Amino acid sequence: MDIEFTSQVEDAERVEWRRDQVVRAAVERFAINGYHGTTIKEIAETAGVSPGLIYSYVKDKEELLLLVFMIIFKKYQEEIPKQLEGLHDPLQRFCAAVRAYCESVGSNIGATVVGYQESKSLNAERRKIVKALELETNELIAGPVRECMKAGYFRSVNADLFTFRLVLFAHGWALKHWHFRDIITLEGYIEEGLDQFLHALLTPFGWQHWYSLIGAEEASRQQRAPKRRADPRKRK
Amino acid sequence: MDIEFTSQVEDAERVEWRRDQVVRAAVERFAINGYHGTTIKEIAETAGVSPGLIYSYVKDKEELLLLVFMIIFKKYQEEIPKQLEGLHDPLQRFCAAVRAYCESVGSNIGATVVGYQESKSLNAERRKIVKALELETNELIAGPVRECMKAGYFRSVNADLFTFRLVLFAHGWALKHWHFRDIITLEGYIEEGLDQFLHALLTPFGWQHWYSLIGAEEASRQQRAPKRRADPRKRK
DNA sequence: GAAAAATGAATGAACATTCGTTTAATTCCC
DNA sequence: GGGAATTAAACGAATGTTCATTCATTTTTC
Repeated sequence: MDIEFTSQVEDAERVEWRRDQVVRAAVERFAINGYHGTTIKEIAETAGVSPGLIYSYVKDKEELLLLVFMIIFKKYQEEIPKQLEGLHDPLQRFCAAVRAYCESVGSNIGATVVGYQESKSLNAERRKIVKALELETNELIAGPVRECMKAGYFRSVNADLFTFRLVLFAHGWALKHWHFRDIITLEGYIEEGLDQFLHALLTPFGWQHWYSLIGAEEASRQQRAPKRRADPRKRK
Repeated sequence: MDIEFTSQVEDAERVEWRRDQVVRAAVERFAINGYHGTTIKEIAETAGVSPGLIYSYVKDKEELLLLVFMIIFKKYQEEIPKQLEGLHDPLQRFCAAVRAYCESVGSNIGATVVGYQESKSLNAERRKIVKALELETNELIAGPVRECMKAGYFRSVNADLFTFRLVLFAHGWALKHWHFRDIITLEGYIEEGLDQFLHALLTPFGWQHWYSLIGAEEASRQQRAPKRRADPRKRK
């Protein structure tokens, strides 16, 4: 899904970095005081520009917020497929997708939190855009989940609901970052979560397959999950 | 934790129902357009009173928001202990606590969503109050979780983190209600979630205990129970 | 008929947005 | 190459609107 933004400035390259500069500042402020608690003047100061300049690159304040949403979704859409590249095993794809989603959240904590808290601040049309992007992104996770069920690795549960729980788990890192950053790393958070999700769904057959993956990898690293591209054997 | 609110009106009983009336209207509006997207005038209209009246019962708009938070926490603090009453078995207490938490969310969807989205709209001091209440409430869940670990029913994981996941799961019902109300009931949501959480944590000993509970209860009602136990092999 | 409640028009502060002006960059001409 | 002319960007003070809040007045209660 592509959305168009118009700008008073012609030079495409300039538009891009100015927008980036301004949106970055906006995220920074929004994350602290929320959308409504932040003035354009503050954003301008943070970005080191004048308030007027912002309106050369963005239609209104709300569009700035929409751009924050776009950042997050773009990251998902890029990172998850990239991490799945070359992986054919459903179980590996599942793990990789969840990790990629969480890592994306982890590198955009401010934006994720803003996204959670400010969807009501968008007008109806823009909310619709965001909702569509959200569902589109969910599919990146739901795909591997369904593959795992089809292969018999996961017992059969409501895939939509389960996907939603995975997504919420990922967002959780951002939502409670203030609480957890002191007691656990993102890696730890991911692996503990994955471990629990796997325990929740793996069938005996799934476990068998899982151990074959682990074994194939490296017994030395008898972690809970295979790190990256592990077993190249194709199943199916 | 008790917070006091002062009012220009003396009669305590009247104060209570007026506040209730106004806060109810506030939740209704906040849930649609958010805190900042809602005017006092709208709230007054929804409640069927004048804008001025609101200020006889509430210091300012923000206090109205704080009252919304109080509603949610009060519900948790009342419902969860009530549902745990008389239960001594850790596993039963765990399930009951999770169910009670979810049910509380279910009967206050609007307020829960508002709580999630508007914490940034409170000033620092009020945010602190809310944060404290949140941790206090989490303990109602964390308690049974720790009991289950101590009893050997749950394998040992980070209890704080796990509690947080349970809480997030409960909030999830409110956060994505628009999406899930059509495809699943709250009961279904709770039981599917519980089932997965149990699979994730129960030890072989825990499963044994679980089946003894189920058996002792009524075999007829076994859909709540997982069909198959997970692989008992210890990992890690 | 006093006191308590409730009203809603008036007030004033906050803030998004505009736009006339300034500054910088680029082009053109000799 | 340099200086004038043109165009593009950026600035930031001024504008107008939107509310939260107040309070003089009216209505209700006892």
